[in-house]
Amino acid sequence: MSTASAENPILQSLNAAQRRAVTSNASTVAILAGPGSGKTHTLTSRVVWLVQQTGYQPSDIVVATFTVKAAREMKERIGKVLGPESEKKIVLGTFHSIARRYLSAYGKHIGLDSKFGIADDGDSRAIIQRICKRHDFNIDPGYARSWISKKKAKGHVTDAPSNKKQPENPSLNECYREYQEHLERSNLLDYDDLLVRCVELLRTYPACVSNIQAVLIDEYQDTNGIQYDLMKLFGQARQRITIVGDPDQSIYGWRSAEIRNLYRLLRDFPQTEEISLEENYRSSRSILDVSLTVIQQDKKRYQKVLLPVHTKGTRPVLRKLRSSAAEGDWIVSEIKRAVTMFGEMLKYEDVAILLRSASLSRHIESALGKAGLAYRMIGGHKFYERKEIKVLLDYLRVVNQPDNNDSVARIINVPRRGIGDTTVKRLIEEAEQQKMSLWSLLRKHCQGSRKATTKILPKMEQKLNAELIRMVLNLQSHAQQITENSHQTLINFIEKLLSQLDFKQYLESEYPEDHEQRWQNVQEFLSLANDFVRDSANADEELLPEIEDVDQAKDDSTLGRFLANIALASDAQKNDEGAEKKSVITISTIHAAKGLEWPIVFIPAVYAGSIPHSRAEDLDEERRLLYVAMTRAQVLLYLSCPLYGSQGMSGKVELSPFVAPFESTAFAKQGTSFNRPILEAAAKILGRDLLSEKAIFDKIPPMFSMEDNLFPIDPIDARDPEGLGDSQGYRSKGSKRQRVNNQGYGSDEELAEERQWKKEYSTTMEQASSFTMASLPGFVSAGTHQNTLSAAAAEEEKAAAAKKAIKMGTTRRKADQSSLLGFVTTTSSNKPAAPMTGFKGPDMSLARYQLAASRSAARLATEAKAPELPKLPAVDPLLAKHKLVSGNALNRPSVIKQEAEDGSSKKRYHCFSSSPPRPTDDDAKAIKQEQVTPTEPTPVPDRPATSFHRTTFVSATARGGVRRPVGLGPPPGIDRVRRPFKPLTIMRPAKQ
DNA sequence: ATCAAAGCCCTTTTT
DNA sequence: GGGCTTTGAT
Repeated sequence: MSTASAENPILQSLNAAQRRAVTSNASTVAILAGPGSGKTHTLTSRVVWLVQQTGYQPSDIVVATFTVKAAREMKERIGKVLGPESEKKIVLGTFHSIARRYLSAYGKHIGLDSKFGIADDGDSRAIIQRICKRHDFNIDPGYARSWISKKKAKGHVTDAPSNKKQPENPSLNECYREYQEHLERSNLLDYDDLLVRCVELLRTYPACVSNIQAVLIDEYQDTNGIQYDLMKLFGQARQRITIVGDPDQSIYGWRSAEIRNLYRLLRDFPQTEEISLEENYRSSRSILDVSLTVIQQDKKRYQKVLLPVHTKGTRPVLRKLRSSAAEGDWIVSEIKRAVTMFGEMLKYEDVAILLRSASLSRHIESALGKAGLAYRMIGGHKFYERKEIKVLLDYLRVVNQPDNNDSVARIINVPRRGIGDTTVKRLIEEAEQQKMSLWSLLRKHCQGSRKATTKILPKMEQKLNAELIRMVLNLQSHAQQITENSHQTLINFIEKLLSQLDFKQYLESEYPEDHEQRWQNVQEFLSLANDFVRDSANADEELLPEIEDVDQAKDDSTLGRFLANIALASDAQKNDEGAEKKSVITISTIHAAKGLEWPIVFIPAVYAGSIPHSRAEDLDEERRLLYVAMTRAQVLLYLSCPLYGSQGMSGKVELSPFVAPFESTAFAKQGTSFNRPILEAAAKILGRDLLSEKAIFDKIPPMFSMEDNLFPIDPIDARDPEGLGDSQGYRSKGSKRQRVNNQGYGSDEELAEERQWKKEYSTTMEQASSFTMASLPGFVSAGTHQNTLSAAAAEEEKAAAAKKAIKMGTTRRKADQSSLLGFVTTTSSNKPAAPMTGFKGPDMSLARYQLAASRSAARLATEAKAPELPKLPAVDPLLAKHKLVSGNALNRPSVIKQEAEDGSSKKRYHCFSSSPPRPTDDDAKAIKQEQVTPTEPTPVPDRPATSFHRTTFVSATARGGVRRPVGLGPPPGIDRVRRPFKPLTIMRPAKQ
């Protein structure tokens, strides 16, 4: 076996530690792995290994992940190696979706109606709110909700001597009870219930998991108590469990994730083999170093080794801007600068902007909108939460489950039927008082069999209700005919709903402003439904394996599964196969970015109150959050911070305490100069090809500012020390630029676009790109030069000491030492971790570069006469003309790279990368289209659903870039109470 | 008394 | 966008 395994192609893409993890024969394996160490790759490979080498049936393996995205990705990766048949059979998904599958198949064993629906957040909140109001409980409904959730998520914790403390408001318990009762009456499970009930199922009826050979858990540090129980129960037959996690990336404590679960695992399974993955293949060394200095401020964390395999790269930047608006503009300018200066090596899709909270996106979105750059938003407001979509969903839910009071309540008056809020509220109260559903109350009332005590104005209402009721009944009978074998019916069904509601017209009258956009969203919804039908038809992923003597229910309706799928998918995900990939910038919350990577990462709003968030309870978790965000970056990392709130917000913004101590030592004050060595280093890290200097240079537009010099480095200036002056102060007004001929940009069309782009450029960056020395290509202002030089000198000085300090900051131990105890260092090295060493100053190639640049500038200057151009939406000519040099879109580090050259098969294991998809061939058209008309409709049937947020995008541009002048300035007070730390010292329990 | 629209506040993170 | 209150219309 060992010889066979040595040749196994799976293993070739693994380093020693990863290989040990993949091939371990131990029944319980705990893999501890820092960011970028190939966690998911390792877990995926282990699944493959278990199937191919150990001979487990795919259907006997359970893989649980934390997010939908991670599940999807892992599925894809496994499918690539094992083939679609096995991919389908493996029970793989988020904890919640797996639990849902088991409950719908076996729920009857615990007395659960298998047609249960899922109560989403809004439902839960509405129910609890009503309960609180009804009883005049003196509780904040939000608090009650999270209290209940926490209670459920805890699971069967046996370690704590759980003293029956009841210091809480007793009404909480009452609220809990009633809430639960209500859910039950409506046959709903909330998110936590899915897990709770599944635990109950697996406990009372272990037979349904008697086939399970192996259980694998991703992102283990984010599991909570109930998920731990679930994990054990899934594995109860053979107790073969593999977990992968990183305590430093635990960012879901607020959702009751317990780092302690790691400890629990070791206690419950003393034979666990521990393996740590220590090489980081993702990021440049300086990014890693800075990230470590941040995370090492937490003296109580598990210390662990993280070895960079890449070169130093460029120093991360911490940039201060005057306002958040300036911050957005600066980000745009840096994105353009990087994309341009890297030639064609980096594209917009290589850029991510990561935010602590989704609401911070406003300024970013408007800056991008102003610049005409397309983006997509992950996290934050969701597609399914848009009003027009939510209404449709509620209709579907009512058809599927008429007893869902909340859904009924939301649709009663939605095409206006003259029934106001107060009436609806009364009706729902009456129904709940009578312990009957709102729906049956309405039906009875309309049939006249039982008069509602709430008065409903006789004529209008009764008639309209009959209309509503008849429609729903009609749809219900239609819904029953929806089956798997006829693809179209779900679509037809929704279309029928749309026409019966006269939905298009409804939107037109209700939203005269943006009904087109909303109708567009409806079309997208249809296309999502289409995707769902297609996917579930050819991959019956829902089906659990048949187990002898165990029967499962299969009466799951298509509609029901569709709705469940939506409830469990945090957002509409694009599901395009082979469709043109779009080169767009990604904006994401940090939480949603976990597990992903991008060559360029921006982290705006790094101020106290944003991160750490002013309402955060656990400061360490906030720090870990920043760490997670920083470690997403591969080559360029930018943090930034606005110094003033945009609306006379009192006071200055404080830089986040997580970075303030190293502000000057660890970070560069402004974006790097992209000289040749820097570009080459980046190319090496990414494993991509770099254009020649000349090729890059030839494409740099005239007047392009090659340095990060369009915004003051220190935005506090003497004239306006408070920064309260004009919000546009960073721009010089009305400086007219001279224009330059467009040389060689092909067709007229492209020419036009090029102009637009140029024009746009001048709006964003007018200040310094007017004719000043500083901005002329080829000239470096004295100040800049001075900065570079002195920085370089300082670096040099520090370098030696830094090196040493880094060495000491990490625990010394052999790379393949496996004990978890290795993570517990005895002490915290008291000195703030090592200062970073950045790139060493200017060198010959920079000089050459600059010489070339200045020559060209001179040439251009003589040609410069063209008049100012009209203002139009922008497109980047580089992108429009884009051609990828080679097909090398794979960007795994060189370590893994060699063996894939066998060329025989397209299955290259090293493409197990979590970076966003990247077009592999020239796709200029698609890109262009995306840039120019991001909102352009495409015919429904073919168009893959995307999560591109059209509405947001459009509103950002349509109103001249600013949606609302809301400042993202600092929230008022930052009064955080330090919560007691979790006992982080991990000690292996003494073996009995 | 009820409904509807308009103006005001606030907005952590996600299954 | 949602929740809240105020104001005007029915």
